[in-house]
Amino acid sequence: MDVLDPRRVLIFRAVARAGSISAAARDLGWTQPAVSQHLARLEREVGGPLLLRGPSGVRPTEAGTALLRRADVIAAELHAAGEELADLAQLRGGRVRLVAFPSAAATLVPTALGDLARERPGLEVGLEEAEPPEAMAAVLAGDADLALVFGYDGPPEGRGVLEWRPVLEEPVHLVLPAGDRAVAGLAELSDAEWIGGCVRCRAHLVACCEAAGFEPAIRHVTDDYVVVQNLVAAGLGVSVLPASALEAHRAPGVRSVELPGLGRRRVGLVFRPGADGVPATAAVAAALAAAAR
Amino acid sequence: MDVLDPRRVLIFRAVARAGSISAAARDLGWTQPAVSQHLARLEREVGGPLLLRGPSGVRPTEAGTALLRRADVIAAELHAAGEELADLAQLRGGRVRLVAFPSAAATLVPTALGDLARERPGLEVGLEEAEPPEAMAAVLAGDADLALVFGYDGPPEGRGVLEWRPVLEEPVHLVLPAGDRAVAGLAELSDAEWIGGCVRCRAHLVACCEAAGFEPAIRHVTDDYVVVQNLVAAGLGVSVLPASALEAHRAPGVRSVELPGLGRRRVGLVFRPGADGVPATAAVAAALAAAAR
DNA sequence: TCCATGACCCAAGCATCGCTTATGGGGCGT
DNA sequence: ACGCCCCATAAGCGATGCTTGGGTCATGGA
Repeated sequence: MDVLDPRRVLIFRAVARAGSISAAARDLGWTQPAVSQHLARLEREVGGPLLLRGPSGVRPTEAGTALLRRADVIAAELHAAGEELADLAQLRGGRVRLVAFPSAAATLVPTALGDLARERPGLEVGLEEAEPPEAMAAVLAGDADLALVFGYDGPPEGRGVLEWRPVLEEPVHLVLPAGDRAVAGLAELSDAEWIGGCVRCRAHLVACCEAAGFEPAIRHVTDDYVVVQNLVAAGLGVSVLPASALEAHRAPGVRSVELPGLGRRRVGLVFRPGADGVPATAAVAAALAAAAR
Repeated sequence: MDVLDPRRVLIFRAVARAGSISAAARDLGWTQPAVSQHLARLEREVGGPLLLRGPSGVRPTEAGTALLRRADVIAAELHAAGEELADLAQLRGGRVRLVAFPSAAATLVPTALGDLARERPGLEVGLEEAEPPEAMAAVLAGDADLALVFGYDGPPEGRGVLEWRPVLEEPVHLVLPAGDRAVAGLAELSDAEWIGGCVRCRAHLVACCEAAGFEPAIRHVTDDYVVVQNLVAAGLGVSVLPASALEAHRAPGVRSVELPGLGRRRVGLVFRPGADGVPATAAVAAALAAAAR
């Protein structure tokens, strides 16, 4: 005997509880011989009878009562698992670990999670802030389920295998003090002093300026878009910010202008392949996509 | 979805524990697609992925870890059930409730149970004394597994369905004071005073005497064969006793003679149909049969 | 760069498992 | 004595489920 077939154990339980093979067969929607055969086979594997057949039903032997106790546990556990999984599938429960870059965490994420909390009270979403590379690493390592990241030219190239789902694409604006003269092209600012953002943002700024024929003089560096705007308003330099950062906060004393030469920023989600099949993760992704438009 | 198929749950567990579908397939002695198909079907029933497939194996989702916990309980319970039933099948455990009539309980049963306790230390046998009708009723009611009973002409007729297994057949002896004259037939004792045993024994005595042409005068009644012999030795009457009662105890001052007219007593076991398939019960039955010869 | 390896999935074939139908025995009630 | 309700067995056939033989993708070494 290899090991007990759990299906037969449950069939045995149905018989023991129903009190007769025929009654169990009716309960199971089968015919009587089907149940009888399963039982006979189980008893052969076990090495002795589990039920004594009487004229009016069956009565468990000592082995039968022992097995019945175990079978009850198994059935209960199986039922509980079904409930638990149904809860997860129907979004009555579940936990999603979301990582997002700071400006998204300030704008897009709160509205999305607000909607979600209202519609799916059982769903827990844990938010952590991180820049795209760290965010993707967290997903890859299994420390997060979903990462909201951005890239300036196409999706951010990730080591390893992660799926990408675009959420939002936006222009990058030039940010100037409110009183400055009109600017038509990036080249006009070759002598300006610049305020740089995060590492990748600075790299993009440098690339755009080089395409326009100069190397920008970066004096100040901050990845906080409120600080950027305040520095610009104070006349300490010019900068670039994606449209959503300007929507989230607009300091008095700054002016923004969309320049094609600054390219566009693509925001999207990355996750482990197949994770979009997980209901909870899919729901969070959908809520973020909905909040983006 | 009806309910989770426990087999698939265990297959899922094998995969989660092995860390990859292929490894689980090797463990199970199957090919990889077989396991893959089971898993896919389980996930379809569950309504979402349980494992995220990566390039080097799988990693459980939230639903997967939830199911894994349940699956571990199920597997443990199944394994424990297997052990438990194997113990019962191989007589390392088990309990048998035996009912026996008094004179057997005094002779045959102790030797049988002694042998059994030596050979099968795990086997517990509970003994209770009862006259055949009560003993059979106990078996029928499920209060006992095995009854050692006797009948004077064939097996005792039992209401209900019980199986009969003969154990021993013995002559019934006439019991006389040691000094009495020789007796060749029952009819010579038509004027004697009689000592009667249990209800059924008295009925048998009366039937035998009637066949010999007289009705016995029963003066004393006891179902204790030691008391019977002492009364006979004291000259207070004559009696009949089965051979085994005389083997168990022989009072000085009594003489016994085998008379064909007294018939024979049949000792045997009764049990619920199929109960002889239960290893523990069969072992007790076998030990009793062995002790009888 | 290219191949070898190991993971997984998909499609198709076929054997086996397992359910059904059909039949028969046995006990119990009317 | 008949009918009903237990159960077991045998035979047949359909569906489940395992295998074989493809193919994709990512990783690691030559």
